[in-house]
Amino acid sequence: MKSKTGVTPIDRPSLHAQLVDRLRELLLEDAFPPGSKIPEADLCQSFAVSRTPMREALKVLASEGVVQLVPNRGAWVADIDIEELEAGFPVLAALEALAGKLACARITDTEIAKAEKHTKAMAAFFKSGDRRAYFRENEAIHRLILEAAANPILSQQHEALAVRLRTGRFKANEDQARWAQAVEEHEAIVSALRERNADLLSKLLETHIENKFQALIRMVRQG
Amino acid sequence: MKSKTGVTPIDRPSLHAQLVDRLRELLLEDAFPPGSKIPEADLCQSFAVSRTPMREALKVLASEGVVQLVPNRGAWVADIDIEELEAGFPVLAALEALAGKLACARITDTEIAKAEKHTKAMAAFFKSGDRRAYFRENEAIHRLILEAAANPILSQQHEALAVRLRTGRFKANEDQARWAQAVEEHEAIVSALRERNADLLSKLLETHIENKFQALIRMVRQG
DNA sequence: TGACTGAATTATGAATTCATAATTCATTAT
DNA sequence: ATAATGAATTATGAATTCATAATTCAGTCA
Repeated sequence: MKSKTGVTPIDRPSLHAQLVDRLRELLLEDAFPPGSKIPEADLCQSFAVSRTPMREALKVLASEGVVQLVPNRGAWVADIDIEELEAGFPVLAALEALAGKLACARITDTEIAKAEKHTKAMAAFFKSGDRRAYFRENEAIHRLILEAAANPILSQQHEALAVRLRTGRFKANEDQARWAQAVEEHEAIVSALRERNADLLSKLLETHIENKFQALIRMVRQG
Repeated sequence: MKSKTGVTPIDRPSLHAQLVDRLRELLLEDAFPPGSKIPEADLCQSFAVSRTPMREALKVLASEGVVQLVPNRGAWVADIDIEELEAGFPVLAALEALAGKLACARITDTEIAKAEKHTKAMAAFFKSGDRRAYFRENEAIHRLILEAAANPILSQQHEALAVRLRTGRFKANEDQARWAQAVEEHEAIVSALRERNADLLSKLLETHIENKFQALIRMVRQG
């Protein structure tokens, strides 16, 4: 805390910044199906803003790869195909592996304890079959590792890519076998974290992502 | 070629897309020093556009991290500090390592021949002391590996990060010892590429980037 | 002389307007 | 009935306008 009073500046985000966040969430929730047109005018109405900030926001999202802008024909929800998944997952795996390596060097005992708590919760939600809750814990643990890595640029790149790959379509649909495997993998991950074994954790995270990708491909191929 | 006639659509990029590219180049060339204010009005004049596309472009560049937008106070050239370099380089190294691994699996003999040509040219420019020409060959070889990896998402993430880290300030300033070392490293890199030794190439690229970073830090610390 | 106040100026964020491009739809000709 | 044409409608890209926030600067007072 810098100032003596502890008073922080009033947060005054610009419209376009807020729109970027809200739109990204909307798109991740599949409010508009991938490949469909984004109804700019309707959105302006819904958010009660004019076209200027909305279009600024769409351009930022386009640079992130979440939407696609076709000149003179508007904005479309970027459609992820298998090729894009195939390209994206190795990159995601490399970033997570790096996060694991860095995290080992800096993670505190408190954070490790938290990771263990999340892992236990995951196992519990797996047993009770609560996919949504499991998914939340899963995200929490990966976020924890990213945060422990304490590398803002890594976090940012990871976030950008994860957002791009994680459309609702591919969200929480793993078959039972894969789900069980994922739980096991997480046990191993948290154990490597506890031992602060950077090389092992790095490797585990990489194969974890790789396996998730393989499972996803199977799902997509089957429909 | 899809159509029988071979006629391709007329390229009609929007103003903001062109501005993004031109501004990024300007900023990389240190047309405005890091940390300085970006004179929006002047730029509009220079490019003969109105504020709307210019501001759209600045917002895209802000999401890339090249400029910083302060609400109600305009756009500033993002200043890279040592912490950011420290955070960015491991990520860059991981991405290059992945690129090397993927490239080994797909690179053609023709591409390898090109890589060898670039490496020879680099050595020659090193001997003649032509830093600028050396730098170009260096970029060409790294680009070649990225392209051989044939992973558009990897290319995109790499590009975004490289742009962010490579301000003119840190551009072509290596001391003689580091320069000689870099030339050697490149010989090893192209040799691993020739043998399509994925693990070795991956490792070599990682340490190559790591060494470059160390040299940079030394330069910055000295001034 | 130097620090404070507040008016004038300038810059910024956002809405609106305008020109042009794309799309839709009715009309016509086959 | 169907395809082609062109007018009407709608959407998009970009410029302009407008309200508000920030900055500058002259004037005032200690």
